[in-house]
Amino acid sequence: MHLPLHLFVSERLREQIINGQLQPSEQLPSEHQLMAAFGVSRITVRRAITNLVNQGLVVVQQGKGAFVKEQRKVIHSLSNPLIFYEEDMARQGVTSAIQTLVFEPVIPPPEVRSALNLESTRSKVYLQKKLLLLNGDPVGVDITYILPNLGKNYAKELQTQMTFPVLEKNGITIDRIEATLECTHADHEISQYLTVPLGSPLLVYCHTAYTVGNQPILHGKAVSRGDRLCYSVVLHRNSNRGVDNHL
Amino acid sequence: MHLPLHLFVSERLREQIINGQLQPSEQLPSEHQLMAAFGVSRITVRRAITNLVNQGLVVVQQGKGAFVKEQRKVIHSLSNPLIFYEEDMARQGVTSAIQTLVFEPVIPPPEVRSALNLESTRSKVYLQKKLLLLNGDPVGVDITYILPNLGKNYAKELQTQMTFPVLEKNGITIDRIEATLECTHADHEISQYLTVPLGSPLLVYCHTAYTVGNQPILHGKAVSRGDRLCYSVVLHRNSNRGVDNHL
DNA sequence: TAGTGGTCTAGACCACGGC
DNA sequence: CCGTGGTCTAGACCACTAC
Repeated sequence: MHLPLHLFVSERLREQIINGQLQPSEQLPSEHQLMAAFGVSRITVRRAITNLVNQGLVVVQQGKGAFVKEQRKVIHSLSNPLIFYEEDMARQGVTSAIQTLVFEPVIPPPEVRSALNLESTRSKVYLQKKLLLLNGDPVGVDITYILPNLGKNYAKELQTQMTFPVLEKNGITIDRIEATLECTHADHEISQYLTVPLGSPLLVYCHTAYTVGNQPILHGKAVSRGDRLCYSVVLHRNSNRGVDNHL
Repeated sequence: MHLPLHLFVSERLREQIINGQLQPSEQLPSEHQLMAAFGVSRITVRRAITNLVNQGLVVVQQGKGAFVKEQRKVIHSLSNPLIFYEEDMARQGVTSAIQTLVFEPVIPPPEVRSALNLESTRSKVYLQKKLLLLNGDPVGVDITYILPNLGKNYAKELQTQMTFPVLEKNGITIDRIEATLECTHADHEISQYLTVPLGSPLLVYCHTAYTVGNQPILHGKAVSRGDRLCYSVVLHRNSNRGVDNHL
């Protein structure tokens, strides 16, 4: 079984990256050099580099070269999303910031309306789109729909701070969060936002938060760079048992 | 700002897929037809198709053509991983099965040793590698390390059934699971196992299970096709509070 | 046998980064 | 200015699927 040439080349380079012959942030040989080294055409070299980019091992910068990618992820704990977010990030040596792109009342799409238990198709909620920055880089986009009275009352704080701490500080207790975690590919639009190649893996965290009265108060979706973020969670036997029936 | 031709072509096709002009599992025009339709070279057409494949919108089959991809994910609930797995799948209209590839005692790598609180560098644990099949398709690979006495006692059951139900049935109670969820790219090896293109997004679920005595009994990593699986979880305020200090 | 996609080539021109 | 990667072309040959 013969490997295609482009795979042969990319696997060879991959080995060198994995075993440390090529260090993180080190520059790969130029396309011209690789053509000579492997005796293949430029298209084949470029295909090999693309393979490595698709595997998240290499980043290329026009005019500069191709470089071995640094691999370091920030852990976002789902078990204490309420208050300690900034502290969590600081502990990991990362400065976090949010940048609000949109904050306005809107008529929500149907799936949001049902998640929030809204009866009327005309009731508005606050829509907030924000960019999550870690060490200054955009690593995620968050789209949250929040009940109108909350959005109005805490508008100022919500636009500059993380959502849960703001609610918490104002005495609004979140009792339960139902969430899903999945991954997708970056489309052209989001690949621009997050400065990643088209098709890069993204983590999608979709959540609905409830107060003690089982009243949903917000529903949101966070889309983050899969190469920069990771979620952690602690699951308990007792606490999870009773809830399954609601699903 | 002019889009590159390949992006122009792939975005045009993308619109047709999103708005339903091209239905799921429908065949795209052939490369030859697209060359004529857009007046571009074959390489550019192929680059456009690659863009769509990278975005998970299209699959290609040599000798047959390119087809709009079906999008349906199975939800794996983390809040009841203990007993109801098969039932969960059945409820979603999916038949699930596991296929054990490896089941043998080994000396675990250091990170597993520390996760399982093993003192000696010589103590062995059972290593199980298994393939997760949904409707017959391989969608995930699971690698689990389990304490030796458990592996030995329940060897037969463990090789044909899901891990947690087996332990549960034998009176071993899991009190707590610490887990992380992240995503990666398929490398060449795993892209063969899961029949996905190189670089496809994969979900990685990494977990350590503890009994009531705070004793870790198994540590595992499940790598699954991001286009076929999704995790759900319910987070509770009270139950999560006390645990944060352990992290 | 005809049609599809998969690999590979040589070569032209453009765009960006840095000297 | 040069070296880097980015886009695009025309064309050859191979491999798989179907009839």
